[in-house]
Amino acid sequence: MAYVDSLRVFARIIELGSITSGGRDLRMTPAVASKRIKELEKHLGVRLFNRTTRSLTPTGVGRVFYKEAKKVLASIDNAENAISQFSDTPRGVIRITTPLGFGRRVIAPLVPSFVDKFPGTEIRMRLSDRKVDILAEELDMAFFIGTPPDSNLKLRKIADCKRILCASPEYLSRMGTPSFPDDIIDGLHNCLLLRYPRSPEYFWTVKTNNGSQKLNVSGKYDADDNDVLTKWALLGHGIINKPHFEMEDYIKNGKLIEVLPSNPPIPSIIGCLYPHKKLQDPKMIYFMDHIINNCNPIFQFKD
Amino acid sequence: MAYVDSLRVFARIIELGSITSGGRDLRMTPAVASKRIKELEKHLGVRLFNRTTRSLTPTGVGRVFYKEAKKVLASIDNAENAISQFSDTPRGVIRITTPLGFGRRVIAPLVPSFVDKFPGTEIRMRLSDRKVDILAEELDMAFFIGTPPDSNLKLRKIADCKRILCASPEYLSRMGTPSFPDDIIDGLHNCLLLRYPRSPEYFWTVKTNNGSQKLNVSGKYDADDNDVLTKWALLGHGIINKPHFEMEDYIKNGKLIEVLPSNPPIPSIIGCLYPHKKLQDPKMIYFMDHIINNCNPIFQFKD
DNA sequence: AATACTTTCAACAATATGTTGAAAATGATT
DNA sequence: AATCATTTTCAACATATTGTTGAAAGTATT
Repeated sequence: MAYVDSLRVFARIIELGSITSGGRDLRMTPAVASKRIKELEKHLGVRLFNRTTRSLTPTGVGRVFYKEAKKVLASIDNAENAISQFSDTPRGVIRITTPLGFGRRVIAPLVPSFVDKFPGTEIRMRLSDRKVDILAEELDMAFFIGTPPDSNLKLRKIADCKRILCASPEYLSRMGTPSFPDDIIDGLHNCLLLRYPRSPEYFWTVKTNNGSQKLNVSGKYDADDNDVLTKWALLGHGIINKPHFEMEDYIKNGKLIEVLPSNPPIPSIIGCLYPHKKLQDPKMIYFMDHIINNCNPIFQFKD
Repeated sequence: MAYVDSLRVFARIIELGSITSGGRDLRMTPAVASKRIKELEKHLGVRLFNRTTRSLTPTGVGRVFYKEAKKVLASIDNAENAISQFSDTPRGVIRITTPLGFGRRVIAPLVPSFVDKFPGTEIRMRLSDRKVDILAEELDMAFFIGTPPDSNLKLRKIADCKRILCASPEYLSRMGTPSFPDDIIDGLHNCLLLRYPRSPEYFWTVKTNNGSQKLNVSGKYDADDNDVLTKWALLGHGIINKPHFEMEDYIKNGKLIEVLPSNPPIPSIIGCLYPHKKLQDPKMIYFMDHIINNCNPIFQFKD
């Protein structure tokens, strides 16, 4: 019996609330997922779900078994991870999360070559500009751009990331081109900010002749998706503060113009966070190495 | 993939030291056990054993994975036990150990009817007169006759067990029939004792007019198997101190004669030991109930 | 060198698993 | 109330996996 598989679907079904979607998440047809649950129920001799065709709720036993099943699955993961530390080649699935722009432009292009190089591996990417809790979401590593959040995770720095303030020519001619940092604070310009629940208070820090200066910027709208901000900027709605490598093309073809070129934002750090205990797992190291060794041509700016 | 099965054989193979015996222990042919290990190794991408046809030693990884595999298996047991507490009918395998005579005469006859009554169950009996560590050997319950060993196990008393001293007529006519308790101490008679490594110092306690008396008995040979003792007694080699129900037939047909009938040994307790945490598991309660409710006709003496 | 035992293999048989399309059920919508 | 869109489940079939058997190969022990 594919007992472990059954436990996996079972857990997923509880988490996603339906047999169909739980099954889909593990790439099995509803029929199979359904059969798996029936097998499990038969094996255990109890009913795990109360189900109608339109609703599915776990029974009391189901809820208890879910907790236990998660422990079983965790201990299996554990066992297999213990193994992969012995093997010198990386193996297993790597679940990563990255910011949208960075993920799309830097990580995603490097994924296929990694999996090709190490056939025992699989990558699951989750792209999001929101802060994700990699422990709660059972991820292996989180890439980030910005200031490293302090947490009990291990950090590996990948590169410094030059940032740039920019806006569309149309916006600048309409609203005026700022000459000094102070020209964009206190709502004088519409600064497009990334914001999500519990995002830190926002200010931009720019270089000046005598060090750096914190700018209290604000804008009339925000979003939790960097691509939305970029679109807004391109449409002439405001100023954005973005990694240089993402804006490069727009600057070159004149869609966007650098703002305050003598006062660029201080660079942020591109890095990767992961739980301590995964440090010995070769897949982790190999994947980070792969990213670090191959992302330079994409940044090509190394200041 | 029968992943869990693979883990089980793997663990058993490590414990028993060979693929053949590990497989046999789980009722699979050597060919299957071998295939299972190969699957596991392929799945994990590491070699678990160094093997020649005549010797099998786990690799370093193998030893590590063994520890992890045991944890996985334990968590599976845990999960399933959590379930069986919800089910009102007993389910699962019950691993018991009993003394030889008691097991053969009392427990064994009641096993088939139990399994018939509760089709979800299986019984694994281990018969031995030696002291067994039920936690180390991963057993569910241990029946015993005698004084309850003090341990951190829970005890359920099943019955008092009348004991009897007896010897063959031939022995008694040759060596003389003792009239008083003092006649059998200090090596005056060959008392056949059950002894095994770390068995307690031995004495027999008999009833007297004014309470009880400890008798310092000894014999020229002993064994760790009660049936051997019985055979010796039948062949006229000495006096034994045994549960009444086991000797009944021999007394009736004259093969053995009760010794010191007015000073019988104090009764010992028949009971059952089990780990606390298994208390809620219905299979445990049901099995003990079944034994207790059905063993009386076998004892039929209830004094 | 012969023996006895263990592991492994190949070929086959028996089981189990996954797929597909359709049916049944139900909550939402008209 | 009737229809609709979903979801679960079923039956029949194709596919894959697992178990069996008997034989072969290898190796400590005698």
